[in-house]
Amino acid sequence: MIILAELRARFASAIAPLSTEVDTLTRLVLPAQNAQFGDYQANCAMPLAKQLGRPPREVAADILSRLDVSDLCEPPEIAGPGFINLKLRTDWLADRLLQAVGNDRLGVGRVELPKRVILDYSSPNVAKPMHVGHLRSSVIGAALYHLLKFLGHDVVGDNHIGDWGTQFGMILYGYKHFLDEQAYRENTVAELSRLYRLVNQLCEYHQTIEELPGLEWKLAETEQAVNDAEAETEQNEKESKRLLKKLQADMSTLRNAAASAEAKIARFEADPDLKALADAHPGIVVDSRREVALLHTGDEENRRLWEEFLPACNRAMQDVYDRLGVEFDLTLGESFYQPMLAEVVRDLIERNLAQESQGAICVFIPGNRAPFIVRKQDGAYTYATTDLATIQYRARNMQAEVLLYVVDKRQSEHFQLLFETARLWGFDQLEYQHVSFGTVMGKDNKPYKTRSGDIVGLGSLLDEAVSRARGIVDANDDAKPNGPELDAAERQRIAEIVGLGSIKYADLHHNRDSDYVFDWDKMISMTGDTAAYMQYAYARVCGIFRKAGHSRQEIRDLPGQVRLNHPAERALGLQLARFEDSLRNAAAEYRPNLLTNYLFETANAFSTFYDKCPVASEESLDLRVSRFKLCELTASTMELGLRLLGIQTSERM
RNA sequence: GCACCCGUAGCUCAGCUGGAUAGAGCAACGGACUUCUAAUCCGUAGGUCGGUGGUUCGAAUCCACCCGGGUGCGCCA
Repeated sequence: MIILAELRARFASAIAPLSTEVDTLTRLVLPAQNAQFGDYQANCAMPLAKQLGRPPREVAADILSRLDVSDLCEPPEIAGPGFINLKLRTDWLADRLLQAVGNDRLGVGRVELPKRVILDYSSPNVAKPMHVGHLRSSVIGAALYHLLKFLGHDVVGDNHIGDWGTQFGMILYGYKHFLDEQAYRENTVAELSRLYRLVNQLCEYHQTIEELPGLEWKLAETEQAVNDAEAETEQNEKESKRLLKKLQADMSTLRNAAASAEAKIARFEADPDLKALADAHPGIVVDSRREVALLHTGDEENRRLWEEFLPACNRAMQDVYDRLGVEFDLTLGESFYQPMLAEVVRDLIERNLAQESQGAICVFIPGNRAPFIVRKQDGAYTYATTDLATIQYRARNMQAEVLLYVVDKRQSEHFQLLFETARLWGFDQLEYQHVSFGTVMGKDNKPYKTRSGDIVGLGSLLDEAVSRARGIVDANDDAKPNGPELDAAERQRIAEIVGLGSIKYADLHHNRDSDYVFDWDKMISMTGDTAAYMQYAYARVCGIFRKAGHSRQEIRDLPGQVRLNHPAERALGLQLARFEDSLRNAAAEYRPNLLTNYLFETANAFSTFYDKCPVASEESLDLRVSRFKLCELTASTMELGLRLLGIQTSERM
């Protein structure tokens, strides 16, 4: 049921005779900010009054005289400077809730205009270990996938994996020089991953050594500049102070960079075996790059190895997805688009969109200084080229209407250029959206890493979540008034659900654009706004049914009405009735946190209800049935809402 | 130098296209388990929404400037 849209429609016809900007005005019909003002409020009388040059309260009265909401609302009231406060009729609300109980979509409709949406999420680099960043893209992407699909869109989930990039150069180099054959036979992926890390480490070492002198030179230069500027600061106050500050900031950045480069080198050289390897492979950076180039130009050996590596890598990736419950309809990686790249560049040139610049082929977008490079000097294509080919493919072969990219916000400039180029290229009928998200930070407010500075692997992250959740499940079950109810296997099953749910919920409940601090203690906590809280609310509802000896289906089928006399009942009922509004809001802006907020409020409303209103022990049959039905709708709403977020529930906890 | 983002309670964060007294969770304090799981509930305290100006009936929200923090601008993806 869509309450908001219904109210807006009613207001639209009331406002139409007074203004031409009906849409803008009806959008000012909103859920009440404060329960004391009712359930909904319309703020449209004030701006309309300005347009008409009449007193706002008089305009409000005018709107009310044309407004017909008597079937769903109590008589509206005008308050303050011209707010119109609306309170839903409790009998209307109760009737709607009764219809939602037992409806398999809980009364949620489908969108009027379904769109073909290609949702691009997760997109890890094959053969590189997955980390928290991939978690965000996967979790947010999966949530949007379920949500949009549930609302009736035609959604295709596509994992645009990086299976053609630089990391394969490193792996190929590693395979040719450092392979442990036995390890490769026993656990291919682990060995490839070791090779990647090893070569990457060696490359970074050489690169750091190479960069350090330049860094130090630049630092010395900046230090000198700071000294000079300090001497001059007294004259010419404002401008030179600004300059000085800037220089000091630069200096501090350079100092940190130089220090961390030195530390990196020292750490590396502390390991004599690594140092020996590095000395034995001085050209490793260039040589790894050549291995990729060979792969790209069709070298037989490298192509064969690539084909040998890939299945194992994909299987390892799939294990993580299975565990997370993340699914895709397609996995079309970068390699899939390789055959199309030459044609893409040729076409861009033919249409005068791309031109040569310093040997590279670039698209220059007016208003953007940075060129969008589609072919490098050395003739290699870039991810820009691949992304354009992907858009072309999705538009032509997949009938895409909406393209969503769930990708780190640091790539926003890339997407801006990409979308602009695609539009100029002729794909201007599509809707493009970079569904960006912020960085996962550690407690030190820097990107989340282990203490030694390594990226945290996804597998160990999930293991830790489950083991922490197990502690909570054990503690709770042990503390039950009538003794423990769960055996070890059941506890473990619940710990998986709570642990994985917690990690996903923590991610989803932040505004996706914000960076957020990864904090185990908050995520898997006994209290507060966590997955566990919602899962617990769900388990408590199920407990009521179980103890009363009713199945969910029996409760749906019970003859009877929904009553909302107690404030806690009405608050819960209103909250449940807003489910579809919340789904639509979340989908409209691709913001799962709007749905987590809703579910938290729902769990909250239920917990209050649970505290104040006996269900199974309620003496009045009429009331007991009503409360059973409210409980059933709560359970279904929580279950479905969480499921759309990719979070599971358990009937017992 | 260019571009983008952020600054809200002690901490972590919400705040939808400008709306009434700025909200949650944690932490603090005080209450509530003989009654459906206290992973809960009820209450108290805590904020010049970074600063200054402007736009207007009305600004955390829009605009300008300033202060402070971050990120991107590598022919890496």
